[in-house]
Amino acid sequence: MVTGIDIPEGYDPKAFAPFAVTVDLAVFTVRQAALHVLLVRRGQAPFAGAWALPGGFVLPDESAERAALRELAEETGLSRERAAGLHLEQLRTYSDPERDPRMRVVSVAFAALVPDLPEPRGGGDAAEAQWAPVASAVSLAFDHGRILADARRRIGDKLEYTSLATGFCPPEFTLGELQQVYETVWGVPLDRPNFRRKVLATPGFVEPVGGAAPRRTGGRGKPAALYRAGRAAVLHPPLLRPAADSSEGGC
Amino acid sequence: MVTGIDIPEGYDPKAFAPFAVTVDLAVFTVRQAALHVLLVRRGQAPFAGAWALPGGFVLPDESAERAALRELAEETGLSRERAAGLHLEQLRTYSDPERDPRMRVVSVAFAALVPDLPEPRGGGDAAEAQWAPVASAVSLAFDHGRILADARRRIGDKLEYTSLATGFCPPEFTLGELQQVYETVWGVPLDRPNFRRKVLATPGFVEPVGGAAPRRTGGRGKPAALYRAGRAAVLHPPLLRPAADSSEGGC
DNA sequence: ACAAAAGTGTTCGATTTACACCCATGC
DNA sequence: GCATGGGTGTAAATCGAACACTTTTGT
Repeated sequence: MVTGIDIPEGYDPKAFAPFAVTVDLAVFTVRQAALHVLLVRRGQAPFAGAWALPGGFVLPDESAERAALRELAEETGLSRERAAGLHLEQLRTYSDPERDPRMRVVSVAFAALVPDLPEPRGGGDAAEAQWAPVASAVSLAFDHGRILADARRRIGDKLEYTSLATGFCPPEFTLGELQQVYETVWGVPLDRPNFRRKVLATPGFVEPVGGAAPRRTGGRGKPAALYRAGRAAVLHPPLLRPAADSSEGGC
Repeated sequence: MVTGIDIPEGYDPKAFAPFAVTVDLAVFTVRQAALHVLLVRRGQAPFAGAWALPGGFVLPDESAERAALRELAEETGLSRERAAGLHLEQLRTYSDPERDPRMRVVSVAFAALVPDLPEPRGGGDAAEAQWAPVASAVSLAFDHGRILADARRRIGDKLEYTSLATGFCPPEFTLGELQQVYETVWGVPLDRPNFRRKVLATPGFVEPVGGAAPRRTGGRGKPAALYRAGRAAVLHPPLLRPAADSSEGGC
């Protein structure tokens, strides 16, 4: 990185045109059997009036991770402590010189997972914010459409080999709820008996809640047992999604 | 990202302390049955004399990807065209405010894979450069030790479900060479017959070289058939590494 | 009683693993 | 001939998909 040794001659670091560094967040939740993402309405040009991913500048004395956490708390209205418990991971960095028409802006994108929260409102700035089904989130400001697509794919992939899915669930959840997360994100129905067995056979994925009333009744049907997220971050064995097959040969 | 709408009041983008943006490269190759990484010796403070990952500044009119490709070509001595054919992927961005003692530097890290090249020398700057076994690459400058560790893990993981391994091989290779790549990166021996079947059963992973002399004799032993990389980037089914087991329960 | 959701059991076929064995070449 | 690496075969164990069936609740 950095540093003298490989600076092309004639360049001085201090002389560089300044880069602005920002974070952009793709905050996902599952509600009403659909994957939703948090969007904010832009108030100024460029893209005034358009929807965009929440985000903001990285301050001079904070890391991108810290900036992302700060923004996450602001936009969701959660306390810093509660936000720190959410899943938040760096996606990748977008650095096309043309991505912002005003100046050179490099953006570190993050993906975050939250359980079904009351409403996006709460803290942060006065901007309009809302949960939107990802399917309906098209033509966002800047390159946010691409960021969202990348984030969505990454989340889907990581459901297979990590315990990410529990990040969409409340602290205690039923296996039915967990299965809904998978079905919603992947867009495919899963066999319930097999799903149950696989989850329970994966060490550290979920652990049963012991105690007084370890069951939840969601209206009709037999009350379900409650589970908590386990300590495992990666799943062995993985929970592979059904082959989208048709001999993709792909590239 | 960016932009007016969510700039904390009182801040003006132009007034921000400038960020320098750099790229750092973890360039891997397999030689002598060991995973090697390309290192350069630093000539100036800080960390003068220490080994570091190659890298450099992102220029005002290029993306991080372009900068990484430029650096890759410079450091390996390959032409821009040949370098463009190599596997080069963004890893993640490191942005700890303290990571460079001189000024605020945000670095976008990349991982690159090259076949066993003659020598690191060739083009680029006059800095000392060499291939070092990753096991012996400890205490690098800045946070490069961490970047290297992250890159190494990512490469190992991606061997399972992508055709990445062919990036370590020359244009035409034998299945024995491909297997060596897996064994070297994972550090485990694989069963040859089963490896062969799995690779051949994965559509688009490799394709046989037809033609006059489609075999290579590496000295002793039966000459092996030659293969080229196929078109598939992701492997269906994946080539899972043997369970490191001992009931990791892990986290 | 019936619908709805949770939970258990069982079967069948595909996949994986662990080997034994044959082939072609250099020394 | 023999060591070395390439390539094929196969039986046992394991895993996963599909689906029938029982249990417990609300209406």
